[in-house]
Amino acid sequence: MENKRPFSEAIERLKEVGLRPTRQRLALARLLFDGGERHVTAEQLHNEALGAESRVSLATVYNTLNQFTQAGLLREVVVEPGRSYFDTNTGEHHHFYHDGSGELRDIPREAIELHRLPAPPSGQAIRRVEVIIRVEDE
Amino acid sequence: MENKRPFSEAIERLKEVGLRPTRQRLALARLLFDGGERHVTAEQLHNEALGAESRVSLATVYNTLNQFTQAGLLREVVVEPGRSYFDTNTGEHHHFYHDGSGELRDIPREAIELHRLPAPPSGQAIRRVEVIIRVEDE
DNA sequence: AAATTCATTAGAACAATTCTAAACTATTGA
DNA sequence: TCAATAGTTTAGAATTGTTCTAATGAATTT
Repeated sequence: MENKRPFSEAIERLKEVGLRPTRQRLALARLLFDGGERHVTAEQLHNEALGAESRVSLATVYNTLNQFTQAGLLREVVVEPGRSYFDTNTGEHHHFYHDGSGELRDIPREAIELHRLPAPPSGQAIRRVEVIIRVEDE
Repeated sequence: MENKRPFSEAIERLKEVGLRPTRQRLALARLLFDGGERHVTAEQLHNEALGAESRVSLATVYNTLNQFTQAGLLREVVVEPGRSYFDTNTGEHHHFYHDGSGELRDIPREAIELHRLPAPPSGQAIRRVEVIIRVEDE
């Protein structure tokens, strides 16, 4: 079978970016990367980790999320002060954000056509274009 | 002369939205609205207020900025965790953001053409579309 | 296997933001 | 006009989100 066990897959991803597969990192990596795309806050992930097997401090969750982000395994999305999400989808794409519930939802890159982007101030280059569509209940 | 003194203008704007022109609010309103468009953090505005005449606590600066935002006098722009700006330009427009320096720069609405916006999840309506172009030094 | 070096963890510290009780201002009734 | 009352505003204290750093643990060299 080509199908790798999730466990080994998480290890693989960590090794690829040069992060040692420690107990804590591995537990978080499995929660994040096994089973589809996710948007999580540090707090949420921490609770999940506690709910499962692993004794991990919230600080370690933050550290790990930041390392993963820096390594390109995650992308951080800031939607309001004191609420940032980590998105397992690292490709170019956009988001719906619902203020009331805090729900964040992906929009594929092709779903929005951006024309006529303005040139950045001289000496600067565009790193990424982020669109957030803020929605509310009708 | 048609030209109102900045002082009365700030009072006017406060009255229009039903906020009493208290000493603190007035001082902050003048700093914000006299003389062109601005992007400020709460911290920055607090320092400016201290530098001028007014004894205002940082908490009051936050309260006031939130009230102004709710009243439609300001718009909040969140660019990274722990860094949100208040923008005196409340019309629809977009932003360049430079990570290194924290500089935020307006992009007029017409400078970006957005085609084919996806429909929001049913039961929800689009409240605002925000584009942030993240730039870095070349 | 012991010693040394480098990486990782999480408690403690810090910073941004909000909450609430106290202070102030306006309004009402005498 | 002046108290009494009701409503509003303010800012110190508390809370929450995030980062820092000293202690711990793992890997490597001899």
